[in-house]
Amino acid sequence: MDERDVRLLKAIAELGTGSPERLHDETDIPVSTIHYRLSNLREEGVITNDRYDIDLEKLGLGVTVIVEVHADYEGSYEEFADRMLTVEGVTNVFFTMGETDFIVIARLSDSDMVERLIAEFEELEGVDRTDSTFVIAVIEERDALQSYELETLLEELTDD
Amino acid sequence: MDERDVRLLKAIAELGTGSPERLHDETDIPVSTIHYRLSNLREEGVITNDRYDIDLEKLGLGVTVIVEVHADYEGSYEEFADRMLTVEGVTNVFFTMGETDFIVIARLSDSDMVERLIAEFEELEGVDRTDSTFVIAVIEERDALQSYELETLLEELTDD
DNA sequence: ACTGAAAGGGCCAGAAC
DNA sequence: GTTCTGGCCCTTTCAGT
Repeated sequence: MDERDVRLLKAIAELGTGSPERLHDETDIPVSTIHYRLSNLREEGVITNDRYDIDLEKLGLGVTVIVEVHADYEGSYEEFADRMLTVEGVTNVFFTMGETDFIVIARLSDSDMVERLIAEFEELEGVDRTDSTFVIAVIEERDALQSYELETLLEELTDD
Repeated sequence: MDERDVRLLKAIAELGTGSPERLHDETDIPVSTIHYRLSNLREEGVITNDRYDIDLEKLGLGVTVIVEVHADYEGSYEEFADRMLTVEGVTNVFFTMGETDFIVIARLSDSDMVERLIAEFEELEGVDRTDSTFVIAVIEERDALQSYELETLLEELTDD
């Protein structure tokens, strides 16, 4: 995993495409080299399928933390949530009913980054209290559509 | 959204590819029709990019629930987690430190399905207690790579 | 390991049903 | 709305660096 690999994977995430040509426009890496690199990343198992899903463990972002955020903020919850999104590593932000106000999921590289993340959260304006849960093992992460039987999907989603 | 659309989207999720030819093998829908359908789904905003990411709201799975599962099970946590994965709608299962044993995220179509989901969980062998949190708004769901600046990624992931 | 150039194949418009 | 077909362009390959 060197600079070019990282630039490529980042470009794929940002552009939402794996098209060698478009990636070339973004990164200035020659098209055939892009193909060569992606092919290697596939063999290493970093890229897992044609949709360019990433194995975060192999990439080096295998640490997952779930943070409950209790907040008391001015303005809308969207504005406040946007501020939380500036914290690097945060992938999901849910605005929830019940005791907690937000539930946040973050992907990090190591324990040092966990500390950094919590510190950044505590410093955010409007954050009252955070309650962090360390994830020992990510059992599964799959698409919503994968989690259903075809029959159930047909019942629930089709409007005849 | 009719049966063919659902079959297509399901096939994309299962195969991990958007290749019209492979989708034809799986669904028996003619290649050109697949192209026609996918093109429409893109315009409707159901498919959001070249990587076939799905807008769950537009698809009809816009309800998100987070379930904390307290468990007392025989055997390994993997075995127990696999049983939870049989519940339709469950997309993420995290095995966690601290008070709760598992944190589960599920995507559902409506409130009726939330009831059904909770009921199914309570009936699972080894489940002690569940604590469900209803998500009012999903603020953001993004790739881990998107959540980082390129510079940070280069620092954290490259092994020179 | 990287690249440029050539070739093969899937993708996409258009017309027809 | 669906299907078929041909031309085109992107992807992929591979030999050479």
